[in-house]
Amino acid sequence: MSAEERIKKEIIQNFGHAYRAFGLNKLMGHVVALLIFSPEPLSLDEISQNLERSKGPVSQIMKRLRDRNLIRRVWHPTSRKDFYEIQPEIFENAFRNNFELIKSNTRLAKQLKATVNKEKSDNFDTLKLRLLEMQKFYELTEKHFDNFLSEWSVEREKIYSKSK
Amino acid sequence: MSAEERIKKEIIQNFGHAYRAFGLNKLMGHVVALLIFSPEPLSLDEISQNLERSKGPVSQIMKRLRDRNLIRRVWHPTSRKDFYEIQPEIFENAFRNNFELIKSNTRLAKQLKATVNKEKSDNFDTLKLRLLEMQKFYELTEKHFDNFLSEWSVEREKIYSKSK
DNA sequence: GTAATCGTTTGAATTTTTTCAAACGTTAAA
DNA sequence: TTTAACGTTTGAAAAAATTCAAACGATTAC
Repeated sequence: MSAEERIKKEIIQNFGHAYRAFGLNKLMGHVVALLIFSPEPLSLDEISQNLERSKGPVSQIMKRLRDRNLIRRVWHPTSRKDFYEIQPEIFENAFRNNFELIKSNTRLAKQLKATVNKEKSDNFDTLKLRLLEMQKFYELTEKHFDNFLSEWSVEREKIYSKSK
Repeated sequence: MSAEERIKKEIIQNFGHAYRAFGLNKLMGHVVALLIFSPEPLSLDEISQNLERSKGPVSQIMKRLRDRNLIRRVWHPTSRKDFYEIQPEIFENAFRNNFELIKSNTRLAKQLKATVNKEKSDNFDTLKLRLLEMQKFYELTEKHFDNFLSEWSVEREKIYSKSK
């Protein structure tokens, strides 16, 4: 096996683990790594072949990746096949996906707090305070996420303008 | 079922889903919610009983939660049992756990970039740039995480000093 | 209009994760 | 020293997620 192939395999494996750690499907990570690695868009067949999976699950994974804005479809004028490539803003988009989870936690905390506050019972004192803390925590998180994203767009621009 | 119990059940379910979305065991979320809800520390038996699980899996989950600094053990002078309560800094600690994942991604990007840069081949141009982007992205993330955590400790102090 | 080439869907098979009950070991009481 | 009360470990059972091969439907080529 060539050095290239070794590195490629390693990256693919690593991405699989990383995706897994974040609660996503390992195969999603593999596909993302493969596409990051590839200078050209790849077809469904090429991807299945490369990762040694059948078309079925790969097709499903491609849908999930598209839903998350991590990849996108492109078309060759000469071919009837779909081709896929990485979304240029993949890291930012992955981050946004997690951001959505954070936001849903904020909403959850607020909603729970509202429900609990309606109750007369004193038993909820500990909980009320905790839910307030939770809400504040996630609100602060959201603020910093926003800051991060605007700073990142500047940073990213720098990387790619240099490389031209 | 009383209003209290209803709310409690709902919170427990919600936490289960949230934990799941982040790639953790649902039962971990349930235990955390139960302990957040509880004004008093709970024993292993009480937790198993409350969540209708046997001691075995709960014992294992408690270990995982302790490893992640989300709960802690306390002892009653009068009882031989272990009791558990939420770590006061649970949100911060959960955040730190994710932070560790981010850091491992930074390390991964750096390491991959180093490996790839050693290669003479031109085939890696796309990949090199991507890995640079990835490294920068995660470095910026780390910076903002740090900012967040220091700001949060101030914010949290405010919440709990007010409540006294 | 028919055949060929796609991507997607589906139900079954496999693999992995979760869960349990029982056995085990340890500590404290009797 | 024995017994009782714990928490943890373990191997098997149950549940859930992943994966596949085949069927399907839609679109393009002939």
